[in-house]
Amino acid sequence: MAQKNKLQFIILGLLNQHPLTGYDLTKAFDNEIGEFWQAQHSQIYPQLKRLEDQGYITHEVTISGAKLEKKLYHITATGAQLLHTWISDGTPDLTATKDEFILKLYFIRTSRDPRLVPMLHEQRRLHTDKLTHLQARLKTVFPTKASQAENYGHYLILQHAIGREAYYVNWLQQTLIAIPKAR
Amino acid sequence: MAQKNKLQFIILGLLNQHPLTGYDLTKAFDNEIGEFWQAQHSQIYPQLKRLEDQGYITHEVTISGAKLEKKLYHITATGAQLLHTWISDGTPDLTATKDEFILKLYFIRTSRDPRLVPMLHEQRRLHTDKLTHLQARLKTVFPTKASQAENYGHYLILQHAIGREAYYVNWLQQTLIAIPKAR
DNA sequence: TTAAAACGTGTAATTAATTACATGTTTTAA
DNA sequence: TTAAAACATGTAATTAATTACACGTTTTAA
Repeated sequence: MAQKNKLQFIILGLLNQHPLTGYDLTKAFDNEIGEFWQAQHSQIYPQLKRLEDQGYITHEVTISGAKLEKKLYHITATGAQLLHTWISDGTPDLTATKDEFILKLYFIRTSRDPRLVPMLHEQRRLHTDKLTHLQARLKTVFPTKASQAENYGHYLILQHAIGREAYYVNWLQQTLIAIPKAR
Repeated sequence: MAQKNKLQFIILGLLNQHPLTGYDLTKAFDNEIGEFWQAQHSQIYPQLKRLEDQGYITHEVTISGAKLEKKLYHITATGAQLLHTWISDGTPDLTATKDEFILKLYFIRTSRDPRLVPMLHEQRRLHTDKLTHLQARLKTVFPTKASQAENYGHYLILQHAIGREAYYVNWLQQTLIAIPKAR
């Protein structure tokens, strides 16, 4: 496989909660799932067709207003089965994080390179902003213990993302401190 | 752009240090650069051709043994310029880490899901192994202060990766502790 | 001496993902 | 009442990336 087509499982996972239209799925990527995965509608509609061809989902057409057709997709029993299998199966491939900043850093040879400190400052700003954003999300999305228990996996990954960003900011900070002053 | 074609910059960055053949570049991805970026030779050879067409690199043919031709690529002045520009330019897009385990976790709704604890254990094992591997690399690749200063960027990213994995393992550990026992 | 491993360079097929193109309906707020 | 925003669904073109196909040379170790 060229990749692993995770989009199909995301779609199954979302449809496993509620029936949704292609448009609804697209919006899900603008909202919470978009925090850690991206997909465009031009990828979603063909994937829905493939999943339906394979029998993992079905759709019913509903009319909105006078004539606007909506296709409401439902997961099938075999679809739910496939989803369960995917989650249950091992996940042995640790994602190689293709971080462009890290890549650039690789080509910085000395601590006196004048590009280094500005780069670190920019990343510190960006990751601090991201951290602030994630902390705000945690407060709005999971304000109570009950809400955390209700959607435990999502709660865990938000927590994880916050910890990751906090580490990143801290590392940038420590690295900036460690760099010897220009001579 | 569909992506950002970072491979071209990696090639330029490596050629900026020494002239290399396509085969050498391929091997670089099996070695140290492969720790955080992947590319196959089937991607590298066409990219070399494109970079040469654009005037960023040139090659000279050398004969190895009786008749085996090697193309040794060199970076040009405009290529070095392009590399410098890429590094100097801002890196505002924080990589969305597409971590399959995190994605699966999103679809785990409750802390009583029987799949949760095994998943966390597997990830703890994998990330512990990765951490151990990275720590060993740090010791072999950068045994002395001098070696760290010589390739400062690379040293920083190895350090960063170790901290990241240490955080990941710690988070998995804390999460396993926090999960209520089955009833 | 000979076979395997490593060296060395390519192309083809397939899949994934992004951007752009394309079209029409319904709702909402000025 | 009307224009903009949101709803709704697709296809086409392009680029990136992986796997597979393809071929030949040189070195090394049994």
